[in-house]
Amino acid sequence: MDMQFDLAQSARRESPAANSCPASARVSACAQCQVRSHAICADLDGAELDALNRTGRRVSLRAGQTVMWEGDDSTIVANVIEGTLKLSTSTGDGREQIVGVVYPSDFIGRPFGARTPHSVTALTDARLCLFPRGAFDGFAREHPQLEHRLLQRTLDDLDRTRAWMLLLGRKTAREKVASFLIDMTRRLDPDGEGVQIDLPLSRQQMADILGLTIETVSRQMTEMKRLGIIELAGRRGVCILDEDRLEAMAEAA
Amino acid sequence: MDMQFDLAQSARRESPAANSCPASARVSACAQCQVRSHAICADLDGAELDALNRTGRRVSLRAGQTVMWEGDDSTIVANVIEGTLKLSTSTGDGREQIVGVVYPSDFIGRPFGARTPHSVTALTDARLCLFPRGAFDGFAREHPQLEHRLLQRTLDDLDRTRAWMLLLGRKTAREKVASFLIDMTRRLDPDGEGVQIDLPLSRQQMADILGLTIETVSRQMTEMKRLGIIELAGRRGVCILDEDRLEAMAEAA
DNA sequence: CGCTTGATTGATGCCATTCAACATGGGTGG
DNA sequence: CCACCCATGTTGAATGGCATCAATCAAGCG
Repeated sequence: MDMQFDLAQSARRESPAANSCPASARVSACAQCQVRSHAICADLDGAELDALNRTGRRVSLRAGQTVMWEGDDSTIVANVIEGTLKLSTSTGDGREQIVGVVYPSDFIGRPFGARTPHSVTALTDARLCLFPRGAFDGFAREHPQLEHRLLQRTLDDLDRTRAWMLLLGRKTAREKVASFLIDMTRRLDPDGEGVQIDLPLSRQQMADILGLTIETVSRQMTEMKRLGIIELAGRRGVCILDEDRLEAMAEAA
Repeated sequence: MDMQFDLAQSARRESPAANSCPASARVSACAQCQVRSHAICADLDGAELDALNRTGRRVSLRAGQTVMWEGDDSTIVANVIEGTLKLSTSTGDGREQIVGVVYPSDFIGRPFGARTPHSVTALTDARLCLFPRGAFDGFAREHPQLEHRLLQRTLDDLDRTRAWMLLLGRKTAREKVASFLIDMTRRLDPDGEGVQIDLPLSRQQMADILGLTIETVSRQMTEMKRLGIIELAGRRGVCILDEDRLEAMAEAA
């Protein structure tokens, strides 16, 4: 088990006095925000940002910390400013499935619903822009631009999630690992072949994403290395040597 | 392969003259609508319904007909009025995965996006309330109530889809079939134990939902019958005899 | 009736899991 | 800086669950 803390107790609030800052200072928090242009708040103007900001706060997380738990009351939502987090569910007897991985500018939490449908845990150190759900829901209902952004994001998430179901239900271990590597390198290094990338995930986490065991993931990776398709460097480093063969491997054994 | 037709050619438009009806007649199409109170148009007033209705039309489908194809341009969206349809994707070599099943009052199609992410095929005869995507997108952007409904529906879909990923990635064949039967009976007959229900799906379709083969589904079902947990009647009939044991079977082997 | 389609049952093999031993490497304290 | 340690990852052998291939059965239908 990961070391996991209750957010309210252990998450370090970055600006404890944020709520009492002058409006200009609060707005500037958004003005500096690295992800705002891609996040759901992109279309809001200064006054709106100010109003939304008044209800939220920035929060830092350490790798391994869980922000919300599957089944809990849905009390908070957030934008990811920095870092990578996993969304996961598990069976009664402890088998876990990662149902999503989120990156900076992504939105987490369950607006307009009473229950948190899955746990959210930081894979790396991370920073969030956090809002109480009730306040966010109210604000969103009054700002169609924001709801529209949220809708588009949710529709994209749904498409990606459904595409992943094909992998989980119908692909072999080899196809799964190949698909994962392609997906990952595209996200982390959109234009590099032959360049080494650092996976933000352990073998266990890869296994939980792909619906496999650690050992199977490991075996598939070393087999691909043996075939000269990838190169492995340390625990997290991977280098795609032959993207074409990897792609072929992802779709038809 | 199913018998599949191009919608534009073969779908029977129910009211060919709908677009030229007086407004009152068009509104009454909605006034009579059996699913409106549960569909995304529930919150619209008479004039709004009229405006939306002007862009749409009612369409009937036969079981097996495909309404849209994975990868096609996204040109239409629709409400399901009657019947059951499947959403599916497949690999290059023909393995299929059903990524969703929709019922009356559900919404299908990909608004605000250029591509259809999965095929939509009628499992039973069905009726749709169909809109061109462009017109629908425009109307939705001008009616936040509608977008809000659509957002809630999409959020629910995403939750359900992610829950299904746990089944696909981590459950055994027996757990999968048990989970499916519970899910299905809850939907079709919310309060009946010991009552026979008619599955709207063939074994092949069950297999495509669960990420299994026909034979495995069949074996699991007969094994459950042998254990006295269910009773089988003909091809589609199932009767839950011991809901508690079935539930236990769904979560921990 | 024979034909067709869908479902069940059986026999066999393979792939992924399981259990276990071993390697590696990142971190810590002496 | 090295020795040690623990977590993480790799490798091996054996088992078993699900797929595959194939035959049989059961319905519906001309």
